[in-house]
Amino acid sequence: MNSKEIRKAFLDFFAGKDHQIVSSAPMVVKNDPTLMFTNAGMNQFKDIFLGNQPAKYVRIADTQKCLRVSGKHNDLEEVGHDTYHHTMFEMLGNWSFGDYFKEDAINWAWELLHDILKIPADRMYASVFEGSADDKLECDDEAFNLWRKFLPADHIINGSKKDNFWEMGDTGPCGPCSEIHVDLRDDDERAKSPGRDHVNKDNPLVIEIWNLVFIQFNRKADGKLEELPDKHVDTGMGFERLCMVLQGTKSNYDTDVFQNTIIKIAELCNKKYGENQKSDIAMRVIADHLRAISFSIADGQLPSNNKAGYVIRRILRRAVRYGYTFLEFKEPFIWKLVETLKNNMGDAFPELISQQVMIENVIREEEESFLRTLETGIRLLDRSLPPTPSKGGGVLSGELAFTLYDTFGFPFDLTSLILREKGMSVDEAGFNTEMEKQKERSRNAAVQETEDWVELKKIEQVEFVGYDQLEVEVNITRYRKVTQKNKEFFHLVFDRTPFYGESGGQAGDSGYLIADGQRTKILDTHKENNLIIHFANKLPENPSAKFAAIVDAQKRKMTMNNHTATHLLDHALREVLGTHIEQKGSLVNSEYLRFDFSHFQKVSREELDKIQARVNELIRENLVKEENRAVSFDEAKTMGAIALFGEKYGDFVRVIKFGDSVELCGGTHVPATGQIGSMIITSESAISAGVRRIEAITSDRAEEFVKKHLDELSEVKGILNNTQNLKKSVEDLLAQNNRLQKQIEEFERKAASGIKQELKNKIHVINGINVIAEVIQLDSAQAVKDLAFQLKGEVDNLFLALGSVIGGKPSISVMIAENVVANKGLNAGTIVREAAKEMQGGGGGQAFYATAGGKDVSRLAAAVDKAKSFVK
RNA sequence: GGGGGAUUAGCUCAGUUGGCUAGAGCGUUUGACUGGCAGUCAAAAGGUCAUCGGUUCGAUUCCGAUAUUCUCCA
Repeated sequence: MNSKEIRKAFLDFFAGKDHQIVSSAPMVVKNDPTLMFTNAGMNQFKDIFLGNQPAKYVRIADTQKCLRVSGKHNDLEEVGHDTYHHTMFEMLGNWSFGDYFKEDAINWAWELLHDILKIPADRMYASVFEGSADDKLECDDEAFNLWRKFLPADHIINGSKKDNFWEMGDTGPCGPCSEIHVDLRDDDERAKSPGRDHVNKDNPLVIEIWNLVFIQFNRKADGKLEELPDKHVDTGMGFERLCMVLQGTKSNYDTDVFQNTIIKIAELCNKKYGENQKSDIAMRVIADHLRAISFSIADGQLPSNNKAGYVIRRILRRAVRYGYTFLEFKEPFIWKLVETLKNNMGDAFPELISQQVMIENVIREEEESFLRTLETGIRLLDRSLPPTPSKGGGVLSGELAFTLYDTFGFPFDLTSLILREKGMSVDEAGFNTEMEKQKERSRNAAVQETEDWVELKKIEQVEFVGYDQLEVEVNITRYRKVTQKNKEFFHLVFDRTPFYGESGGQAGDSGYLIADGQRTKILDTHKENNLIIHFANKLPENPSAKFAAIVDAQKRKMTMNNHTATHLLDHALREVLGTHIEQKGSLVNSEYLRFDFSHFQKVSREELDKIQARVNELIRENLVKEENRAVSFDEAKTMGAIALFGEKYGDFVRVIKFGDSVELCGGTHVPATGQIGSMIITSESAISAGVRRIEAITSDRAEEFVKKHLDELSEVKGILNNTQNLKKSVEDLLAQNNRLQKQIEEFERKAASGIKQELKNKIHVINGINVIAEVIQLDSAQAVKDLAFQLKGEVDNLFLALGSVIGGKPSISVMIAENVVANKGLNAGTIVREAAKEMQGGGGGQAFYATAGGKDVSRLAAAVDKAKSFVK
């Protein structure tokens, strides 16, 4: 079976067991502060497990794109070195939400693996939870007995809490789990030792392929377990591993999931896979990382310098690094592999097809930029090494290696590789110490203590009423205290709320609660999964009271103006630039709006003018908002809606329509576009390959902006006696200024040359040195300098000391011909410093030319005399 | 969110106890050589040293803030 058939077999099997097949959620997670990427199949159902949202179907199955870069078994730096770890992988899963439990889950797992996919029973092992004294839990006999129907007792293994008790986090839903392992070793190996001795022992050929989790408890912050009213099943089977088992290979990378890419890489670097351990690792790293990067970019997550974008950048750079070091790629190459990946996986994930060009461009740009970083790093490293390494090899300090890494992004392993080539080494322990310090700093800064929710009132789901109302009566349903950096504040959740929680690029609302005359300020509102969380710096005296919740209406109104303007801008962009425009990000708050979109060149001034004019036209048309809060996804598409990217959609979506602009959007909008007043584009810039950013302001801000500029203009006009043609007046003025400037220079030049002649006449010779020491009338440091250098060129054996008053302050310059410096041991720097003391100043410079300033103008002549006195 | 850097000519970058007439390479322009292309040589233009404030006789250089950007950690 090829991988496409395997995927299909899984989904078809569970569809046959009354499961609803749903599509994979985006790999990049929004609205969950604890998670940047989907790292398990259950992520998109988290709200159901947490009880924040009812389940739409009680049985679901899917394949989910996941990304893991850290965790107990998963360190990014290990990926590629073995044959079965990945950054991005597919997780096949089936779920029961309060429906079937252990029995069906185990029976079906067996049916699929053994009866349908024909994995031999003698190669399979199951593990069950052995119990835990800490948590007062017994062994999971139920699971054991279910497995006994299919497997002999010596193929069932008791697993510890570490392996067989699954927890979502420190707190939350959890329960025992049962893993299915497959022994893929050759028969002679299997004869030597039974497979059960290798389960969970990191043997690459005895692997876990499916984990069946039975969620039956909730872990509280104090560590205690509480039985859940509804029990759930959550399973996850590694797709790539399943392919390896069914295709009879010894490595995930030998399956058709990866081989096409690896063949392409081998072709590009002109090496064969399977001939050299180091280049094999590099090829695996690249084949793996290519998937992670491409899927992230397709999901709209571009590489950047923090958060999720930074993780993507790091993965990409790791791939480049391996290619650079072990496959001798010195030019961008990863982008060329996207085509192969698309051919391989585009069927199951069509976003790879529609986004191919985008993905290629972004990857190429990133590769180029990282190769530049490497070049800079190599230069810096070269410079910090001694020119000839001492015999027996020098050692580069860990601090220096860390600076290269931390500040300049130069990978540590490259540092040590380059040093090895030079017969040197690097202090790795020192490097690690520095790294620990850095981590410590970050941890301390990020530490946040979150207490348990205090639940006041049980509700099924929070109701958001802020589309229609800005003031409403609410109850607090739960609250918790959060402490960060010695500052404490509270998270409040209401039964219903007029406050918009930050999401979809729109900033959260602020405002206040009021009860019994007591006000509680709401500083900000965030959306966490399906909860709308209000941030307050104190808890109301009586949290159980009925509150009036009041949104800051002015701020909200400005935000709405900007949000609707964003839709109009999106629409205008498509009209003016073409329908290839796709949203890549958006920020809307009460101050301004920011819109990132795909477009492959700079938007010209003329195009911007057109776009802005079009938006303002739409504003003046006073288009009335047409809002539909429950449209099926398909219906919305036929309406021509633009799907805002990265949102997590239910089966029903909200559609916002202004004239021909139709978008899926959860944000708040003006009743009619006229309210926006006007929009002004304030900037257009590039944020990444193929992505441009437009920033704009609307309504009051736009008006202020125009007023400020008009005021400025009229002020300038006023200064120019209210000229009729401002542009010409300024041009004339500049031209005149230019002319005068030149005249002054000419004049100064003449004056200086006059002074120069005079000075030449005043030369007196002391011991063969031509000495000039005078106070002159020049008031520019530059002019004095020029004069001094000219005289040096024209008079041999010169000793020059010039006093002048510059900007009201006395200044002295000393110039000594180089040969005089050498022969007489004179130093202009020391002379000038001594001389400046006469006028309460100081100075310095080089041996042949130095300057000094002072405070006491009346002592200028004395200072010049002092300087002269050094000539003997 | 926290730490460390960077910002100097159109581009890539040098520039240390604070005073070096602020430089290099590439690019641009001009001239010479050649039958033309290309090239070689010569010369020139091009700088608010990111912005604002402070210390100082004097700041590209030191200090602080801001902006932009890179990088590492969370």
